[in-house]
Amino acid sequence: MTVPLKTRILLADDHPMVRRGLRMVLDAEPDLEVVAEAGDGAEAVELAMSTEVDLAILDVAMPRLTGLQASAELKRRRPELRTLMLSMYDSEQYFFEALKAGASGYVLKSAADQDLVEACRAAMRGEPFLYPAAVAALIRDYLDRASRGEAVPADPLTPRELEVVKLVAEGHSSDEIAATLVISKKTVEHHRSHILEKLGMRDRVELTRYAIRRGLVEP
Amino acid sequence: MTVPLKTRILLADDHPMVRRGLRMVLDAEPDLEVVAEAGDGAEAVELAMSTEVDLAILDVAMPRLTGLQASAELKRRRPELRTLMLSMYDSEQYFFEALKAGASGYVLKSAADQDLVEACRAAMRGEPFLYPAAVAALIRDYLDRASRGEAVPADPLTPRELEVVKLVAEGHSSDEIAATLVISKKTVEHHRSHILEKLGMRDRVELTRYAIRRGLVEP
DNA sequence: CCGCCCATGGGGGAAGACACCGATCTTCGA
DNA sequence: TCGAAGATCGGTGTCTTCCCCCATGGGCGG
Repeated sequence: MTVPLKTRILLADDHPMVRRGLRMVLDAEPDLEVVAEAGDGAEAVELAMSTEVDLAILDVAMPRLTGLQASAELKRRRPELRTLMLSMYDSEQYFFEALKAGASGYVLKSAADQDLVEACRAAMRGEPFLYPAAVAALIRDYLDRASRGEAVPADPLTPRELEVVKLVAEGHSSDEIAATLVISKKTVEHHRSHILEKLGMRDRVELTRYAIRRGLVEP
Repeated sequence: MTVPLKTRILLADDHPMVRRGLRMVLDAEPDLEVVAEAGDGAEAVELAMSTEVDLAILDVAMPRLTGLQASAELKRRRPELRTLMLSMYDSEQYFFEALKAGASGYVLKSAADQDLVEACRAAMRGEPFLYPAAVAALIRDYLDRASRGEAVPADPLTPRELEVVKLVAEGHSSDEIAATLVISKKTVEHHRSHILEKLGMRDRVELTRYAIRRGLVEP
């Protein structure tokens, strides 16, 4: 008898208990098989490069490298590898970032577990994107814009700005951040202002929640 | 043949995917059986009152009622029901709050899945507490203090202060909070100051992360 | 080459956050 | 009944945040 070819999956999430649960869900399917597990983004990249895997399922928020960063890195180094982003949050921004990072799907942890299984199959069939119902409208917008040749919404923040966001969300004052980055307090404040304007936020509290959602800092 | 009596478990977590994973882990054990699932704290309380369950596993951070609130409520209404707290964070404060809420165990999502199974069994055997290794020292402190008749560290914040924390972490200014709670701005600022002092924090950013860890607000 | 974005730096000022001081009133348990 | 704790409100003052304005230099694409 022939053994059906299973999709070999790399599962990356920083919570072993969650990982184990997802693994059981996936392994229960005849066509799916988890062959590797990673606890952070960097480990995920290493394992994906050294192991025979067809699909990487990455949690958005992970230590060292976030899922988005890991996905972008993997797309660069192994373009044929499919990736699925797994997220706690139904956020337009991450969704587009996931698209940009080359992910083949974006699945919410608040979705039914069967949705993840379907997302895996869709990704392996080469279907461009399986998405939660809540962001269906975003997809249409995206496709519209893409068909008109408009730019894909990129990460609105520059690398330097991301550093500032991280430090702000860790509770540091402008003075401390200036000292850390070895720039003037004025520059820090300029960055912070610019960031708030870009994101449509008004203060460090909203920015903190944004940083946590993005996995830039731990709560 | 006799059917061994299984521990009937209520599983409460706001992420269906996580819930499903935990369910598979638990149902794989011969002596454990998940008989009900809840997506928030209030639903968990309702189900625990209307269903024959022996043990409730509650995620700390859930909508409507947090796991800690739900546990306290259940202890009041069904003292014989055992509860296990499930948390993303290895925090001394929650740990003690879980104790105070009458939980029989505190398990981290970053622990191995088998730890959860062991925690279930320990809870049903009536053992006082199964704990992650990281908080073992805290347990000793706690037992020491308890044996000397000292007060169990309670929730440091009053109900009113919790309201303020929630609103602060949602990004509202003192003026807005004052308007919401129909008190003066001065009182809001007094509460906030008092909260920061109690928790040993310096500003709204740290307070925001605290509120998220406690499940008072969504990131 | 010129405009645009990024990163850097600064002045000034309004508003908010935060600390420290004071107070009254209620509730609740010892 | 007395004290402790919570909730309420006020003044004063300092520091930070946040928003305007400004400028310079480097890189990059049209």
